[in-house]
Amino acid sequence: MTGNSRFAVSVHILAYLAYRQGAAVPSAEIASSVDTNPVVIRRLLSALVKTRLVSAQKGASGGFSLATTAENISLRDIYRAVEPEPSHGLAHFAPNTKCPVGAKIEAILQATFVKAQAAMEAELARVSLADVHHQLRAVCPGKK
Amino acid sequence: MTGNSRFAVSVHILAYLAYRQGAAVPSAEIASSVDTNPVVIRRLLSALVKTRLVSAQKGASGGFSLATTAENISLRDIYRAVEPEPSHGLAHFAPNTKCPVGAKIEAILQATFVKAQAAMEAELARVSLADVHHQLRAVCPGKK
DNA sequence: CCGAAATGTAACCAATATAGTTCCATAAAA
DNA sequence: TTTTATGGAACTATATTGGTTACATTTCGG
Repeated sequence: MTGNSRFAVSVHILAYLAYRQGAAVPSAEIASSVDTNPVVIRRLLSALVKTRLVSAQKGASGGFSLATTAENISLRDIYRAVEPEPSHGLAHFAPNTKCPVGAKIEAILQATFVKAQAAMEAELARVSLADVHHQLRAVCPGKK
Repeated sequence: MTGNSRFAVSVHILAYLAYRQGAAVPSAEIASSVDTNPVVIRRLLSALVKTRLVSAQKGASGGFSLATTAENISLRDIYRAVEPEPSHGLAHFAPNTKCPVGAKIEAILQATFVKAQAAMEAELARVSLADVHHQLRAVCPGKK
């Protein structure tokens, strides 16, 4: 169970909401598509609602729907909504500051990691949920 | 203890070897700089030796040293040597293939993740161990 | 040639994260 | 008022990571 699948599942969730065209979709239906437990879905949706990518409607005939158009949502938005702050492996990294190398390596690494992370996120920013949606439609065009 | 620090520690290890200028450095000395157990260091060095970034010498007065110049080692080389194959969170991701969305989302995500990963590694490729070494020397120039 | 010092691994433990699950309070539509 | 849904707490199982001990093997140095 290594590496988290939060981001992958979250993209799946939003792609599903786009596919359902604004209907109020209950978490159980999404969970069926993702093949997991509705609570897992709601946990992720909680973060997506907080960042205003999704709106939630409680009560009977309630559910979730996109809060904006698929064009306005990038994969980077989704990534940032559901991924914890990247530690770059520095969380567990506490070198001996009495050693000249240990004293300064952390700051040097930090700067490099931030740049590498930014490059990755820039690539995610280039892909919108609409792009994902279009690729889905290209594969199964007959669906509602 | 989340997120692994293998990469950060490995860069530290190689920076330390560069700092020690070709001497045979025992794992215990490196462990002192990183402030961890020598076995942890040897585990990482095992991968670095296998990828020919480092050479090992057994026996008394043995130790580890760079197998090539610091200019010839990029942070991406180190990253690839010690990080497992990136799963992009797809390891745990097995959607319902009977759903039109679930059936195709995985392939779409995979392509995007590969591009994002490549962008990150390209950034790492731009930094050499020599760059790290020079930054260290700039901070503490008087050291051996 | 013998002992000290080192690598190379296996085995195990503790801490942590993730995903899955059960349960229940709350809210809202029908 | 009943049904259906979100929201969230609490618990469990599993995997990974880093740390640790232990030990076999190798090799230098006296």
